[in-house]
Amino acid sequence: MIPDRTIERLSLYRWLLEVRVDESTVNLFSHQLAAMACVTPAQVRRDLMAIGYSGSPNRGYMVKDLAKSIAKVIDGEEPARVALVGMGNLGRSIVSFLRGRRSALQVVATFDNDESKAGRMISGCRCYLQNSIEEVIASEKITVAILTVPSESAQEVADILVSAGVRGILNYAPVPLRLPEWVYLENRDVTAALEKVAYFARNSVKGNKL
Amino acid sequence: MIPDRTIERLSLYRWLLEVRVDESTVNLFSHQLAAMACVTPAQVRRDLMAIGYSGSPNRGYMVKDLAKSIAKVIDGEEPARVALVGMGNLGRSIVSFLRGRRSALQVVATFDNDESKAGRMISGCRCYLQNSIEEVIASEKITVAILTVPSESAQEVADILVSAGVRGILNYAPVPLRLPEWVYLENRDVTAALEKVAYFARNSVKGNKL
DNA sequence: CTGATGTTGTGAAAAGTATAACAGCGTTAC
DNA sequence: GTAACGCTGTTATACTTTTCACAACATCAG
Repeated sequence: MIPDRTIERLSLYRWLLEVRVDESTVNLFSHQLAAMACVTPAQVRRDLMAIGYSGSPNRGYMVKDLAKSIAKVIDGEEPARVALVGMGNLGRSIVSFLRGRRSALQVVATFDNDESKAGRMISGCRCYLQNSIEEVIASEKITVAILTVPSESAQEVADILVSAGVRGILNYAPVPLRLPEWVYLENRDVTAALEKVAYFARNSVKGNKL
Repeated sequence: MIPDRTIERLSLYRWLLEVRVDESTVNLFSHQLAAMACVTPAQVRRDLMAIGYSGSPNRGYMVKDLAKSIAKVIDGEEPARVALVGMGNLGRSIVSFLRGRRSALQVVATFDNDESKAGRMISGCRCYLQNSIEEVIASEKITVAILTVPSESAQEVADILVSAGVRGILNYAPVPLRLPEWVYLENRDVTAALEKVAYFARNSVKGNKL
């Protein structure tokens, strides 16, 4: 079982390999990748060990090959089918951002309570009425959901999503959801994040020169 | 020095105390708070130990008092002055979400490259042209910034922010920023988060019944 | 008063995570 | 050929974070 943090870094490594590495570079060393990702070389080597990828001494890692190996682990066999509930400003910006960004992450349905949105294509994705969640999730075989609804309805919607078959939720509502332990939950509460940043901006040890 | 994770939980505890605890409840036990926050009671007690708060045996914690103690640590002496750069869909939704949510987090300026936005009030906050970042950050004594600009300009904007005095950045651009170590950075890359959720939704050990 | 109950605070153990250290091995220089 | 170099893979070490376990204590019943 690959730990949480390692997956995050692998995702970053892949991004770096795809976007930040020059097309002409065919191989690179752990210390180079480490520098780009702002981690130690040992960390990189250990992370790659976790996915069973091996480089060669004095050659390092084959860029394309490594990217492919990471993709195999992170993306799995087939694309993840994703739904987003709550097409407010935030929801729309996420959908349009995600659009065509990564083929392994397919946003195949969105939901909203607003009848004027339902039935239309918004940000390039079909928008359904929120009361059809259960049905659509099941028929579209959706396993991952993004929650951008108001806090009041977050728990309720989450329950429906889970009972319809969703196994992972990315929650933007500032509410701690209560879910079965076999559903993976990632919270993205803005207030909490900002409070944390503000706290450490104030209390960083090094730069206490203010 | 209070660790990262503890700050996150403290933030959550306060929220729970303010929003989820009945007005009539004057004291509560670690196991109650733990249940609401989905952590162990021991974790709660240790977290509170970190901020030097003490309850009493057989009474637990005084709700109001505890909330105040947490606030003292997280919010600090005076409100954090925050700026947001990049008033696209995402930026606007964050600003309006944050508006009046927490008095210790004051979004006092926003920035955008679009001349039609500059000078106006958007989502209840003054929007400046992006080329005046340095000046405004300094004059408004802003120490925390939220970055919702396109990836291409993220690093450049971050550099300006830091040189103008920003000490903490909440970065929504899907780019790993290179910053001085005394600047606290929190990344909120949607793609990375969703990849992680999709991975664990697929590979959760318990619910492997598919 | 005394004993039973149920809580906190905290030292100690455990689990989880990151770093260091080094053997082994291609590659290169000579 | 062979010695030197610099990298990887992996084991060992250090560090961080969480959980366990229990003494100390307040309350209440009798």
